[in-house]
Amino acid sequence: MPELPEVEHLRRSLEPFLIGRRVVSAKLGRSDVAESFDVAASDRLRRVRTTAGRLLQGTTIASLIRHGKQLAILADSGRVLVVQLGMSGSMTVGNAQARPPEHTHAVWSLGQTRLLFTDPRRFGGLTTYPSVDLLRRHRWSLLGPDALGITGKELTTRLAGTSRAIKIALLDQGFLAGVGNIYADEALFEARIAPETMAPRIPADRAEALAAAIRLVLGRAINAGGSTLRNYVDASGTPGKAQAGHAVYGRAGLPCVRCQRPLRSAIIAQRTTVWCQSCQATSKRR
DNA sequence: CTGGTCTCCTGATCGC
DNA sequence: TGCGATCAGGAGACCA
Repeated sequence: MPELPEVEHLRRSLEPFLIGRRVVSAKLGRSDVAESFDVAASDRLRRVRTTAGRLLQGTTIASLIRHGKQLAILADSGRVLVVQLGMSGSMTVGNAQARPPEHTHAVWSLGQTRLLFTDPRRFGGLTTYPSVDLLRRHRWSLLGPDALGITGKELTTRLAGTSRAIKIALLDQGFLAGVGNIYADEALFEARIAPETMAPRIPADRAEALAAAIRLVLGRAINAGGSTLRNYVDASGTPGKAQAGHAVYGRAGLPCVRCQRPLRSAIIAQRTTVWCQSCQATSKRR
C-alpha cells in the first residue's frame, strides 16, 4: 500500500477535482467495504448502515485532510468520509462515460467528473462519521503523531516509552502514523540506525537524526509523486517516481549506495527488511 | 506490554 | 502455455 507520501500526494492531486464540487450521487458496490458510525448516547459511537447520504451524497466537498495513511474527505454538511487504501486501494477521477475498472467498489458522481474507489485486495475501505470531531476523538486519537511533522523531541520521548526494536515501533501506527515498510527501511538507512536496534537504546542525538530522516525521506517521496511498486496511482491515474530513489528497499544483495557492501535482508515484524550492516549501527540489548 | 503467527484478498512473478 | 509456490506499500485478531 500506499504509505504517507502516496496518500499525501493523492490528497493533493484530488483537491482540484473535488473542492467545492457537489456530490450528485454516491453508490456503493458492495456493502462490506464501508462502515458507518453515528452518535449514540453518552458520546459513544454505534455502527449504522452505510447510506448514500453518509457517503456524502447531496453535500459539497469542503476539504481533504490526512493523518498518517488515512485520508478524510470533509463535506460542508460536516459529514466525513475516511478512505483507507490498504495494500491495493486507489481513488481516481475519470469521466462519467468510461467503464469503471474491475474491483471498483464505490462511485461518486460530481457532475461531469466521477470519483472511483477501487481496491482489488479489499484490505482498504471506507468509513463515515457524522463529524471531524468524532473522527478525531474516536479514531485518529488512537494513532501516533503524523510522521511528516515528527520532531526530534517528540520521537525521543516516544522511543523511551516503548521496549521494542525500532523497525517494529516505526511500523506501529499507534506509535507513529504514516510510516510503512518502505519508508521505515529508508529512514533507518538515512539515519544510520539498524532495524533491530532496541528503541530505548537510541540516544537523543540519534533520535533527532531519525526524526529528521523520516521527514526528509517522506518529503522527498511526496515530491516525487509517491512510490509505485505495483498499483499505486494518484487522482489522475499517474504512477509515482519515488521508487527510483530508494536506497535500500527492494535492493537486498545489491551494493550499499554509501559503502558498496551488499545489503542484508531479513524478516522483521513479518516484513522484508533491508539494511546495510556496516553503515547502520546496532545495539540489540534492552 | 511484547512479539510471533495467522488472516483477510487478488494479482504479478518466478521456477519448473 | 500451464501450474503451483511465493510475495506484495496494511493491519487487526489471537496466542503465549
